[in-house]
Amino acid sequence: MALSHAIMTALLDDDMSGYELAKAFDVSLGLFWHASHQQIYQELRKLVEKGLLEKETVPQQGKPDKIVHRLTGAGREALAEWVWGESRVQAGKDDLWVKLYNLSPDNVGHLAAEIAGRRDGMMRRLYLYEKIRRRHYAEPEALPVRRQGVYLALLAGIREGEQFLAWCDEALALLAQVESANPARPTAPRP
Amino acid sequence: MALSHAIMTALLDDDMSGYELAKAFDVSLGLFWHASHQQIYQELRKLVEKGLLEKETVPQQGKPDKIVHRLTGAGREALAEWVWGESRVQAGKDDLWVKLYNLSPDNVGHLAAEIAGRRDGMMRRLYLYEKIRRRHYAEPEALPVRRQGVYLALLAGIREGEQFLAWCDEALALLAQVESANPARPTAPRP
DNA sequence: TGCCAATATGCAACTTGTTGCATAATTTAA
DNA sequence: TTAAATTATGCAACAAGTTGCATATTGGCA
Repeated sequence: MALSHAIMTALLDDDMSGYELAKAFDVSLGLFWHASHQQIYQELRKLVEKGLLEKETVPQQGKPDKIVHRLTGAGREALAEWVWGESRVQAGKDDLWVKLYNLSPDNVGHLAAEIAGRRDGMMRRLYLYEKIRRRHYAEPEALPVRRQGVYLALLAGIREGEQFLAWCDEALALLAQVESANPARPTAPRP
Repeated sequence: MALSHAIMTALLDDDMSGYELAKAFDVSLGLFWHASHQQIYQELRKLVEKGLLEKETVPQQGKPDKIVHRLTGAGREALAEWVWGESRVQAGKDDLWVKLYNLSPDNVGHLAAEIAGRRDGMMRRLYLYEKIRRRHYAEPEALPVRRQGVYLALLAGIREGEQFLAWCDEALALLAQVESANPARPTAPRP
């Protein structure tokens, strides 16, 4: 399982609490590997049990205490070792592709709307990516080695997003044609 | 859950046994939604229980009997209805991105090799996609509506694959630079 | 003062997906 | 003729991931 390794990776630079990890995941590694806070808390517990992390309760003012987790030497070693293993790709699962297999004059409008929505969401994500890129990765070749790896992941996200936008436009064009050529039968329009 | 809907979608045109579904998944919908044969058998049982599929044992010569599954009217309705619901995207989970966050002079060679391997695999997949495209989707606008949807999914796969190849090349170029600029410390080379 | 939001952690039940094994018939190759 | 591969289905145990809830502290707003 790699969630544990994603968490350890996130802890390479900064010690964090579960709550902070969950937040960080939303804007960094989490763009490539999503996890809910429940999953993160469970995983943190297991990692502490295995001695790969150690935890420390840190009192805060104006907020409840937090439990900060730090990579141990064993954790760092295990992570470095893991990199050498075989990667597993878990293809993304997206209803949209399955739905497209069900395209019909009835639902072409709905599917076009869904794709338009996706396009919108991807625009926002790309905007975030570009902001990060400009701020932190303007000159990738001048970065320390590890940061160059992060840059490559970011670049993959950007490229994939741009490609997706282009596909959305193509798809919407074709669906518009389909729609005008095949008027939906007048069934009750769905909510 | 959408595996059930992926299965029903695969059964739109042809009645199939679990074994045949597992095979079909490897070369069609399964490129967008992978499932092991165990999952498929379990899901088929549930769908039959719900009355969305019906099964029939078909004796064969030279082979064991097979249990063919067919969409019922209720199944078709449920599927058409599902298309109108909200889509869930489950982002792909790929160790590679997490590993890139761990790039170091030690492992840059290993990661470059992994990326080269991925590039290779994607080439093969694109070759398959293109074969399908030429054979069945040469003139997309002349196809029946539902097939145009399938075409759009295929197109997304092709575009994504081409983008990935380009990224691999960029990444390999940058990693080669990193490697020559930062010779790995002479630790024992891994298997 | 009472309510909501943010911070912070966690349990319990459930669904989904994986791994490893078991079974059984028939064809093909050594 | 024995062994291996293919076709075909399935169980059981486990790991991973989701959903819904529970709890507690503090700050800000009305």
